Amino acid sequence: MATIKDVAERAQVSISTVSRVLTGSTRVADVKSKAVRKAMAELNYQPNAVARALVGQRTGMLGLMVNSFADPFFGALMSGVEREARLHGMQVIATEGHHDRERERDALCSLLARRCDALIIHALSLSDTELLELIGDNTVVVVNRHIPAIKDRCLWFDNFQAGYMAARHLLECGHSHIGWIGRNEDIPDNRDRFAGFTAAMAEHGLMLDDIAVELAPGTAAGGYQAACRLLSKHPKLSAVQAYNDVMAGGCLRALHERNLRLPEEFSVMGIDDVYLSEYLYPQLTTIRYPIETIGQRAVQMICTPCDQLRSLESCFQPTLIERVSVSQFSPGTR
Amino acid sequence: MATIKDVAERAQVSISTVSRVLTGSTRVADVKSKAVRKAMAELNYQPNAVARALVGQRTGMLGLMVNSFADPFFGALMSGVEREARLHGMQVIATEGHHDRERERDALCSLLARRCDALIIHALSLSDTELLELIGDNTVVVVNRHIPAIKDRCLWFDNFQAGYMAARHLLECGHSHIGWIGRNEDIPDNRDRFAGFTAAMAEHGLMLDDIAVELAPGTAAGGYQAACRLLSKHPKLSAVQAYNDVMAGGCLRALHERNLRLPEEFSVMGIDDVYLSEYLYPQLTTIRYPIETIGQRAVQMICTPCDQLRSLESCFQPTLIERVSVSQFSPGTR
DNA sequence: GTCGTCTTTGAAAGCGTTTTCAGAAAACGT
DNA sequence: ACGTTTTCTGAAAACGCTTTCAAAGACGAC
Repeated sequence: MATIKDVAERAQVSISTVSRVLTGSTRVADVKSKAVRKAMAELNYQPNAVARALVGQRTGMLGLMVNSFADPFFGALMSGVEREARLHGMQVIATEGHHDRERERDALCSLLARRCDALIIHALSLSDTELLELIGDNTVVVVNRHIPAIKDRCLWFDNFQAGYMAARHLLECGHSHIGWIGRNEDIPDNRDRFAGFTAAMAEHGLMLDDIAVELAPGTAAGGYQAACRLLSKHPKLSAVQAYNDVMAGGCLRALHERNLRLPEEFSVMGIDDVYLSEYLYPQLTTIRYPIETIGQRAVQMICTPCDQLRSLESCFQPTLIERVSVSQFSPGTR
Repeated sequence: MATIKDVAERAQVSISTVSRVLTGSTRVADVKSKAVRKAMAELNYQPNAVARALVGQRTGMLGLMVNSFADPFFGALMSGVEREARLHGMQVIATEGHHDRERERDALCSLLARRCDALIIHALSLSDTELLELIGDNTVVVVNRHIPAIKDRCLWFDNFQAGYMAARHLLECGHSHIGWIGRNEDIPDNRDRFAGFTAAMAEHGLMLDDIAVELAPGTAAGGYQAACRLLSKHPKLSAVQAYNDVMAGGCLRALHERNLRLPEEFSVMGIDDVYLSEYLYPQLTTIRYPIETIGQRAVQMICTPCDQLRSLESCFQPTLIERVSVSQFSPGTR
């Protein structure tokens, strides 16, 4: 691979001159400039980004940690980040945390050692304290999490409102026997969504004791199992609110197996509005989590001078996406 | 951020000595070694990977280009790559090609400029020649593509066999009026899968003219549109073979809209076996494309000494995944 | 006591850039 | 023609590390 020195020799100039035409920092005589460009083309020269990073104290790399690449939710996040990063000439370097403390720690350290200019972090297992300690005084944006100490470097989603809105929608459709399918892991998202859900229920006079709840792992299989338990224990249920679209997908399977006509006989709501939800049958009515936008915004926070940032919102609001899986309650249909 | 020099000063040794305890290359006296370690801990020192890369001519980075992060197919690929990469102490640096020649070219150049130790490439729009020219003599593995000139650096999937197997399965289930939903872009995958499909049909005496074919963009919406056209033009159809699971998903929607009972009245097959296919209703019978394994293998090809590699296969074979969306043909059900 | 062999160490070169500094050449004003 | 400014250029330092090289000690053998 040709170096700047090779180019300099071939063009009969000093390396300083080559560097100058490269960066365009200073005027160089036309004739020399041309010679340099010619030499670069002939040698197929590509400046070494590593060397540039070392001297410039800037790698142009954006570290990104997500839970799992294969999850559509994170796929959307990554897409949002990459698109915006490229706009700013930055390269994404990505890593998986896998909801595991050690993995998350390792992943973060690796990103840090590589001297990313900034980090975008979605961490599930590290505590606030650990996270803060690890990131030190690096530039970071924390996604889907609200850490008070670095509040203005966080972008999160109003999970409470999402849960509330979802329940409200079901209630407004006339459902009064509504089950909740949640995650058995005690993560804040789950807590908040459930809290929103119960708050809406309470407004309609439905107390916690009245609510059918089943918990399971946050996968389709988990949603399926929880739905099975829910249906056998609570025959009067006419609707289910799931923690997210993926669990709702599992829930739909359980309903299909029981040959229920959907949504006439049973309604299901998700949260997140991932890619998946359009493919489900019936297409899932859900609450939109604008994760791609959040990814974009995270990059903007990093690449935009501070003075323009204050105005941007850090807490993203849910919106209702009405598709097919929820219908008006009609007594006795089932 | 502390440098090796800071550590050296604090530990009262030369930077060479610090470097030596860092790399473990040479024995250093116990007392000094301890002092160095102490200083490193106190300063919370983390070696600068950029400097190391510059001097060592090795970045420890694995460049990965895929079409889109949000696509579950590539999510699986990326997961396979990352898992294996981490095992080998490499960091994935990822980029999207977006099925666009310029984007793919830019993305590749960016990866190359950053001096990745190796590249794993899934390129759709660049021609073989362009690709070869771009990669020069860098270490690469090309995924889902067979470039004769670098045959032993390619990992591909037997798309013909996949199409053949899919059709065979439908034929063996007794279907004789089978439609094909393909992509309207002329990409090799599409050609090969269709060729396999027609080959199987021919074995059963069904010639190209007998086959109902509709082409559309390779999305769920495309699959939906193609299915609608197919159904209205060919009332005798009892099964459809789609280019992939995503299009099959769209096709299922069209069938649901017509209130067909699936799979009793109509069978659908996909290809790929992405994440999605388990969520569809009915769960999709499909042909597995072991993309995650291919990702893993790609990394192994890069990180494993050449002598052990010859034995590994470059062409991956499809396997039939029987789920629910295909059933025995029963005349007159519909 | 002297020599040779190990072990441990620091100085210095080098990786491929950018940038500062100062000098040379050209352009300008008078 | 002469000083002054401006434009352009190359040498050299710096970025943070690894590695080579040679020197300094320690140790045992004779």
